[in-house]
Parts: sequence; structure tokens; C-alpha cells
Amino acid sequence: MTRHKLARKTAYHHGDLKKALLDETVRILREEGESSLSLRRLGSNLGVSRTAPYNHFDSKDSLLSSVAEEGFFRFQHTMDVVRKKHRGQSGDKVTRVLVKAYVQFAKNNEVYYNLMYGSKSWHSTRPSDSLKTTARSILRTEIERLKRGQSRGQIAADVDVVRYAHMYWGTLHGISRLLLDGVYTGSESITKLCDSTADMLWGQLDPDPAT
Amino acid sequence: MTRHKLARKTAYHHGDLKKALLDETVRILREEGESSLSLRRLGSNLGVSRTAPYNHFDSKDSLLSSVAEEGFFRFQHTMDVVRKKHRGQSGDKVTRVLVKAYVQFAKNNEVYYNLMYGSKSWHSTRPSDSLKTTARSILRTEIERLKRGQSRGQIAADVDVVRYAHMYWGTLHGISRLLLDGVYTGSESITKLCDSTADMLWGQLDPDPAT
DNA sequence: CCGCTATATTGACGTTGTCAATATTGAATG
DNA sequence: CATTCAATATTGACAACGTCAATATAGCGG
Repeated sequence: MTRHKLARKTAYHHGDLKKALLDETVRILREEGESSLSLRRLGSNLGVSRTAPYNHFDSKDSLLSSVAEEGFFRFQHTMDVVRKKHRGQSGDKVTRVLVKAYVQFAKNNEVYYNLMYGSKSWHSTRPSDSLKTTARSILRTEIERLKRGQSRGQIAADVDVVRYAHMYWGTLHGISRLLLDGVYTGSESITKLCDSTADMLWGQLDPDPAT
Repeated sequence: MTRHKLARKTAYHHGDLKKALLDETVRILREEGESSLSLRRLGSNLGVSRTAPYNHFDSKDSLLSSVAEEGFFRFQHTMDVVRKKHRGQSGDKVTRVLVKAYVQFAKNNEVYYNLMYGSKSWHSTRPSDSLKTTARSILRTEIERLKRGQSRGQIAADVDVVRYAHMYWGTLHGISRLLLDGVYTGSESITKLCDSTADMLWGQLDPDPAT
């Protein structure tokens, strides 16, 4: 049980091939594109044979799912850092920061983001799919946070936080996807788009809508 | 020039193979999934050889792009019908109808919707990519409609309609994607989610925010 | 030192996308 | 109606792919 976690220099044959596979996968996807990714090239690039990856992943899809899961962990960490940094600030400000952080993450981690919501990963219907579990736990965390804010009076009491969370997630996901897919022309400022979106979303929560 | 447009019964060899390829592609994707789609199976199912499709499409990706484009046309038609049906009604009501119609289209035309925004279709960087042109024309139409509403006073004058259109598109796309990907658990009512979303979006346009 | 298990390799099979060369056919032209 | 030509379809071929089975190797616990 205390084997390959700290295996740095000398592991079984290769030296933590599993991590090397995950990293090289991301590198190839980023630098050469989806069509250039094959298990054979992967093995070749890492100096192992074509079927070596099968000792660590059941299939190509399984490998990609693992990358996706790593993406969710990175996402969670990134957002946690941002939230910690802006704790205690007003709701509208924080919302603006979070929206921009979300879209930034998608843009800075395009490979991960594509896989995180790739249809292949989600339609697999495998039992105990850890991807879904991970993703849903992130949503659950978000909902818990909203409920706490509500009980503190920072969020309007009559808001259905579950529904809001779904709206929030969908909105940010959609903007990120259109941005990544190149649907937005780029002539518009993404920063302004994010701020407008954040204001709209916060408008649903604001316990004291002054104006 | 006046050849295969009305080719119904007797065309060159097969009888409008192009349309048959597009239809069978959609059928396979819907009934058997993405991994079951190959040009060879496609030809076989239609009684032609494996390379016959190459007389109508440059490549497999090109075929899928054509399906995607057909999806955009279907989308535009569907939404036009809905809009026509509810012309003259109040902005909040129409927005609710349109939001539900959008998500419904995505759900009822999953194969088309997946391809319409598939990364392969958009990252191709082919010159004169008609997909991007089609999609952007839909957005432009939407923006024109908003501007007309603004000049009629049905929409608040201080709204940046371009930015709003991007927000609107992103929000609906995101909700549709999460729904199609099975990210939403299904325990929540999609109808209510759509209505809440519509209210939020209309809140950005309402020239007379009462309440 | 020995054996066991984790890891890696080689060989093989069927499938795929796509190209080149070739054949066939429908329609326009005379 | 016969000829010609471009549009359409076919066969053969090739490299690359995912994956399985059988086999080899190497490091660790006993």
C-alpha cells in the first residue's frame, strides 16, 4: 500500500508510468490536438510499448476519464483558492470574481475542461462512475455554501438555492463552452461579458436590491 | 445545374445518396451511438460501397459538419415557428416560451445539437466554414430583433444588446449541455429551471421593472 | 534465495479513414 | 440515336488504431 505514491526515481519498470501517461495525454491534446492522441503514440513517446498503458487503464476512454477527474480536482482547488482570497467581501464583488475565475479556468485548462464535460465521460453509464460523483460533489458543496449564506442573511431567503445553483452552473458552463469553441467572435470583451453575467446572477441572490 | 435538387426516384446510381447519407448518419448516432458510426457501415447500410460517400463529402468530419449545419437550419426553423406563434405577447411570457423551446429543441434533437457545437466542427479553421457563418447569422438575427424591440420601447434602452445576446446564448447553451450530458440529476424540474432562467434573463431587458 | 504479483512486451486480429486506379452511368450535344 | 463527358460508384490497398492473448521480466515479501 505504500508503494507508488512517492515513487519518484525508481519504480517497478518505468517510474510511475501512470502519472506519466496522464501528463503526456494532456500535453499531446494541448499541443497536437485530439486526433493525434493514440495509446500507441503515447507509449512510444514515453519509451514503453503500445500495450503498457493497459496495466494502468482499462481502455482509452478510461484514461481520458481519469484525466477528466484530475481536471475536476484542479478546478475545485483553483476555485477554493480564489474564494479564500476574497472571503468576507460583498456578494456582488465576490460573484464577479468567481465568474471570471470560472471562465478563466476553462480558458487556461482547455484540455481538462473539454474532457470534464465530454459526452464520452458522462454517457458511459459505468457503475460507480467516479467522474459523476466528483462533479456532483462540487455542485453539492456549492449548494451548501449558498445555504449558509442564506442563513446568515447574505442571500435572499426566498431563493431556491438548488435551482439557482443549476442556473449558475449552466450559465457559466455555457459561456465557457462558447468561448472555448470559438463561437464568440472575440471582438467583445470577455471581461465585460463576465461582469454583466455576474451582476445578473447576483441579482437573483441580493437580499437588499437597492438600485 | 438543374440536376440533383429534385432527384427523387431515379438519380445517377443510387438516388440522392447525399441525403440518404445525412439521414442514416443521424439515425445511427441516435440509435446506436457515436462509436457505431463509420463510413464503411454507412455505405453498407445504404447498399453502396465504403468509398461511395467520398463523392459527396470530403471526409468523415465534413459529413458530420453537414449534419451540424442541417441542425442549425432545423433550429432556426423551430424557433421561428415558436416566435411566430407567440408574437405580440408580453416580453416576460415570450422569454419563458423561448427558453423552454430552446432547451426542448436540444433535448428533442440531441444528435444534431451535439454536432452543432461539437469541437471538431468549430476548430476546423477551414476557409469559408459555412457552419460558423450559419451559427453567427442566427446570433445576428437575434441581435437585430433585440434592437427592434429596443427602438419600440419594449426593451430597456440602456441595455447593451450584443452583450445580452452573448449572455442569453451562453446561458441557454450551458443549461442544454448540462441537461444533455446528464449532469443534472433529473430530480429537479427542468420546466421550473427554464422559467427561473427566463425570468432572470428578462429581468435584464425589462423596461419597466415593477415589483 | 524463492516465489508471487505487478508490470511490460510481442504477436495478432479486426476495424477504421482515406487514397489511387478503374469502372459505370445519366445526361447533354451533335 | 450515337457519342462524349462529367458525375458517380467500385475495388484494391495501406497505415494506423484499440484491444486481446500469451509471454516475459523484475522487484518485493517470505
